[in-house]
Amino acid sequence: MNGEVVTMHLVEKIRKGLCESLEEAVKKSIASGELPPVEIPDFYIEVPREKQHGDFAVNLAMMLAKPARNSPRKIAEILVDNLNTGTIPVESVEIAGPGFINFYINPLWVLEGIPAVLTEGENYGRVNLGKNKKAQVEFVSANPTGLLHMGNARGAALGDSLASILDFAGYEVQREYYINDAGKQIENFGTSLETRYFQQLGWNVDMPEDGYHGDDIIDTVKLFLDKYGDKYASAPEKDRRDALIEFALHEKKNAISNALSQFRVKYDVWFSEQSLHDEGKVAAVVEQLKERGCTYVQDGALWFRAADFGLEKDEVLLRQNGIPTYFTADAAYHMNKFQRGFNTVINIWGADHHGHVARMKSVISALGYDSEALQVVIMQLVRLYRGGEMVRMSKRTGQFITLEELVEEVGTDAARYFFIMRSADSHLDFDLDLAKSQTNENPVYYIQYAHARICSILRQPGVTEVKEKAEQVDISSLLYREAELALARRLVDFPEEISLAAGQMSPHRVARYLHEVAGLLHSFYNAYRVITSDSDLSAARVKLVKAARIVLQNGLNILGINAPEKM
RNA sequence: GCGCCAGUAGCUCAGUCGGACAGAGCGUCGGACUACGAAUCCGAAGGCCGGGGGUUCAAGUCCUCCCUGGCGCACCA
Repeated sequence: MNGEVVTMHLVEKIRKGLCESLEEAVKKSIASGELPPVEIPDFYIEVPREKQHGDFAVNLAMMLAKPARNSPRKIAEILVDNLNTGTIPVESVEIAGPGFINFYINPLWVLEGIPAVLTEGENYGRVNLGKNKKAQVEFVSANPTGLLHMGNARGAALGDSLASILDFAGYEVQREYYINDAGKQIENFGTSLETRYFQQLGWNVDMPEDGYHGDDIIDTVKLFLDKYGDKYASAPEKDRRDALIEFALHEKKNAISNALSQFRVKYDVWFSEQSLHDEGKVAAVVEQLKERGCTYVQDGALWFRAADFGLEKDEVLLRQNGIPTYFTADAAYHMNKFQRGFNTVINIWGADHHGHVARMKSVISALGYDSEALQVVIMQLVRLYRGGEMVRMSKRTGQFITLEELVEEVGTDAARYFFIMRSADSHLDFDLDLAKSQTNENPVYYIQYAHARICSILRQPGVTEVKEKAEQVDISSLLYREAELALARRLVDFPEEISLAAGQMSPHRVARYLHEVAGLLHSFYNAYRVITSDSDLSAARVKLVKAARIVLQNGLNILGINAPEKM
């Protein structure tokens, strides 16, 4: 939970200051007649890729070119003449290229951000983008009829990290798992369990073609036999199946929950689909849609007029036999989410469900809610590689790696990093050998090593006195070398990186950012010693690496990856 | 056929509201350990951003038409 007071961070402060100064400059220029009366366009202040283009650059003059009917460079000159940057330590301003205004800030400015890192500690990086609005992230939600696979694992890593990012960004976040414990697949599950039950009792029965063929349910049935023996063999079919289903669902849910907790994923809520049916919520959503005139009957089924909401075709709500479809239950589920007061509802879905997004949004609109409040992150599928060969994942051939096996084989840290380092909408090639390898080919250790390295420095003999001294030294008079400032520069970006990752719902941004911070730390480390004979300098550098450690720690924590003190 | 995602260095991928000379990791080649951890660092080579057309001061990014790969288009979930 984010209960801390979040202050404005350095980069944000400078951006805001420059922005206001520029707006003032436009107003002054208009007042003096140098510019015609124009509205201030929606310009932005960017950090140039090239260092030689300054610390911040502004495209305002180019955007004014057309409305002010003048050349961008001329407008830039006028603006610069009328510019007063006030308290911001601007060293120089230049007009460059097609009309950019580039700002050069005193190179030591970044050091002003370091004390905040140290005092905020584990809260450094928190921002108030969410303004305590309630957000829910629903992810994995795999059928409780089997074990979790690589695709689910990707969803778990993405969903959990995204939830942590949103929490850091100032949302009140809840993690939820939707248990599909109702409907036809559960009936099918019951039949499959019954078949395995009979087989275990030595009867000659065949598994239905569309049954659950996985070996895991054989184990489940064996557990059932341990508990109840053959007492259900002669029971009425319904009783037998119900008993098997209830037992198996409970067992599977626990297995899934355990695997996820090994993967460091913990849910706030496990939501049962069946409960929606039991409590009449599914029937209620059908009634609401009827009342709103969004339904009609055809061929004995009840349809939702999805086409009225821009979709290609309508959707069945109640089948000919009167049983609601999955879509109807899901509509009820989403309505329930909004009724629970969430302002933002995020679902992490596999690419094979993307067709469901528009349907869900349409029914949300039909029910009178804002469909924009539903955000769906679609993740592309995972391809598994082992020994340079693609491993075809299929339950039938047994080429199926479960989340538990993945954790066992490559470990949670590496697995999570590999899932998070790519954007969700890119196919993921998961190289098991690479994830396992403890070499420099493996990017996970690069970041963890940076953290361990800092810890190692802070463990050095004599560092205690340096740390005490660090309370007093003024780093801005001691740190000025390129590698020092480059590291500090990136550290003060952390809050903004959190905002961006939250806004774009992109955990991979955090992974890449941390990799960069680790790189800057390593470069600094190789260029200069932290502990030197100069105690003031040592103290200042201890402060810098401590700040780096905080950023690495917080970032890794968000991604659910350990920050080891030794490796 | 229609829709969604992807196509960027040898490989795997970033690229913010359209901005300046297109970035990283790995791999390749050449260097750096008698002081804090070499799982590291420094340097080099490597590009028709899938292709054509368009929009504009400016396009990897926006529009359009193609090509390739993945995934959808059920009274399944």
